[in-house]
Amino acid sequence: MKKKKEVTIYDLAETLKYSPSTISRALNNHKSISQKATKEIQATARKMGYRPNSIAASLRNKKSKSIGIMIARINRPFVSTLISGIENAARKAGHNVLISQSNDLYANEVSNAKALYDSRICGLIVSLGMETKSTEHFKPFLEQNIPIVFVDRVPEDFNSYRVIIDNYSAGYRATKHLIEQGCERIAHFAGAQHLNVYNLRKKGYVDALIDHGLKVDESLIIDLETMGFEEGKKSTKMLLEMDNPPDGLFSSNDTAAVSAILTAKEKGVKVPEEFAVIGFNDDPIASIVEPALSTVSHPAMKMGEISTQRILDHSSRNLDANIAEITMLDTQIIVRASSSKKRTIK
Amino acid sequence: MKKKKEVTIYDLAETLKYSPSTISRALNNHKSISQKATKEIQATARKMGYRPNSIAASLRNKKSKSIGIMIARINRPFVSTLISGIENAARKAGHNVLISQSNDLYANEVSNAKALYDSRICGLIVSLGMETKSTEHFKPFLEQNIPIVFVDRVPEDFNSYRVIIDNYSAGYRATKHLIEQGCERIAHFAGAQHLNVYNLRKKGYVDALIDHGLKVDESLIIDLETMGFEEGKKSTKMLLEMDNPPDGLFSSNDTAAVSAILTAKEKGVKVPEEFAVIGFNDDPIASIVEPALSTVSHPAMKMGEISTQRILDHSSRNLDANIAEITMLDTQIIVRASSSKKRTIK
DNA sequence: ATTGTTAAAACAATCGGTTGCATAAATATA
DNA sequence: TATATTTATGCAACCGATTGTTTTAACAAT
Repeated sequence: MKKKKEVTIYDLAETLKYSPSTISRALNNHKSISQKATKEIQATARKMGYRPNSIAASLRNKKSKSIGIMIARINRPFVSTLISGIENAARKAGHNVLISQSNDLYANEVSNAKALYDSRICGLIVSLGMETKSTEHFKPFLEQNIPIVFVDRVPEDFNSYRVIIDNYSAGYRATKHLIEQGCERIAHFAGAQHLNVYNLRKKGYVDALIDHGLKVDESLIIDLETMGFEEGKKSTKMLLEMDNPPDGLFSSNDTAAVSAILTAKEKGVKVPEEFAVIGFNDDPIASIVEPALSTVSHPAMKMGEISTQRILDHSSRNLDANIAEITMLDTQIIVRASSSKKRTIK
Repeated sequence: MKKKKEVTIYDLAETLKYSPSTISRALNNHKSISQKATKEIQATARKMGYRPNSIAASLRNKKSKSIGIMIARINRPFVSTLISGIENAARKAGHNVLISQSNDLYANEVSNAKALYDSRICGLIVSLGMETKSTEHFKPFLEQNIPIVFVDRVPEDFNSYRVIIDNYSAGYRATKHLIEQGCERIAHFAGAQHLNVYNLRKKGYVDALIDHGLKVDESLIIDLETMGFEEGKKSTKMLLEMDNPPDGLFSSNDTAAVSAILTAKEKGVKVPEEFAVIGFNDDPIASIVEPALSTVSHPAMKMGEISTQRILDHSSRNLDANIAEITMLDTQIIVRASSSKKRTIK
């Protein structure tokens, strides 16, 4: 219970007969301190087991070296990989990473924003939750010139950094791929339409159909609420039991796509011959399901790294958080067996 | 670029003609402040947009309300679910969560420990990396009476909180399950043996064989280094090409188990009839592979919540971090098709 | 010897809450 | 009315590092 006393710059000052300010500067390799003193001070600091108190520094600087993250749920492949990328980049730069999850509840998102704000984070990385429609709770950050980077699921009415993929193009290309495989009635599992990622993928899907002379049939477009397994199953059943069932499906995530494959197989519908499927995300389950799921891959890790970089740059270059800078990354259509009607896949 | 000035207790003090100490106490609902004053102060604080500066409080209290996490990699199903549990519980108690990943490198683990220590976290939750054999770097925490909770992958020579599952029993029961299904030559994918989780599962496996009168054949026990997909594939090939191949496999994780199933199928070996497989973790891929993988499930979310609780209790009850308190949780054998030689599964 | 110039280090205020102790005011007791 | 007791508030030090502004010392130039 007796705690070992921490060594502070004052202890060093007393031991070495220097003032605390000299100690502080020496430890930070400030040029106005002589070589000799700097060396001596750093050596003694090491010997005495000095550990800088970053909290004290943060108080004085009015800013901590912590990057906050707000996401809906940590335990999803895309999100945890994103965080992994953020953490790697942040740690390398000597920054901490604070995480908070909203569990897709708007109220949590608001209170988490408050908590992170109060922690004086130096930047915030956000991927919006399902419920989020307002962005009021992010304003205090901008008022303090704390940079916000929205990743993947971004708001449309909020001016700040964005790191995204081209969802429209990805949706277009995924659909086009199915068309090229010979599909003529392609269904679509769309997510909540107030979220950019889902409405853009849908737009891409619609435009691809139109551009290739296919009819857009509203009854084949299903706005799933959660994009979960059970929901996917139910909707797939519904689709396959139609009088004129679809021969292809573009699902806006892999979970629902995989559930569609399994459901189709259960019903004796052949994938991909009678029902070709392509998903989105390239989750681990995509490679495991049989037939393996074609999908669109995100550079999740990279998105995390870039987001972090935006924040670090912002701080070091003293930029204005109110300017918008958008980074759009490439996606890749990954063709596997679930959509390969024509060619055989490696 | 002009930042809005933050409201401090001094601003409130001036506005309300109270001393800063009264303001501070009122905001914390201290009993020695009158009802009237407390109400008035809190109302004005809200009106003026006061936001507490938790860094200042941390400095004074010599402790932040942050819980540190050290794990090898965030983007693994078990780990991200664990973190999710930690975050939920911590947030509910008004604490922040700081994460750090070592990417399974010991050097990173050491430097991350330093960084978290310097952030004055109020507690640390750790799941060890593959490379970690020494625990020196955790000592500074105990010297400051900062509680450490080891989860899942725990060291054997370090006295502190532990939240674990009964790996021995789980390994024993998983193996016993295969035996009950009629397997007589059961192989085992064991992980790095200096880690408790892997060596205990192996012990359970060995003892189950012995207790049921089966021979322990060392050539059927393979210590995989990374327990990854490719490694699992290679080892499965090797096993199935033996003169006297195994008819069952207990893999210490799901990744290698799934890879074994796929490899067996590729080679025309029937699962489970000729080769029954059981894994460990209940990752999402386990339910997707065909035949679906039997496995052992961890209460990952709960482990996170309990770990957090240990830390909160420690702080609030002012306990001694040097005492060991072990929480052992139940695991569950989940029987699916990959091991069901006899009975049919729901 | 005097002044100017530069380098090195010290001084002191500051960041924003927290808390033991002192003091003042209000109420109770004798 | 005087004193004891309780209740409410203020004072001031403190947490540990940072930094603009002196101050001191050393050396060079005149």
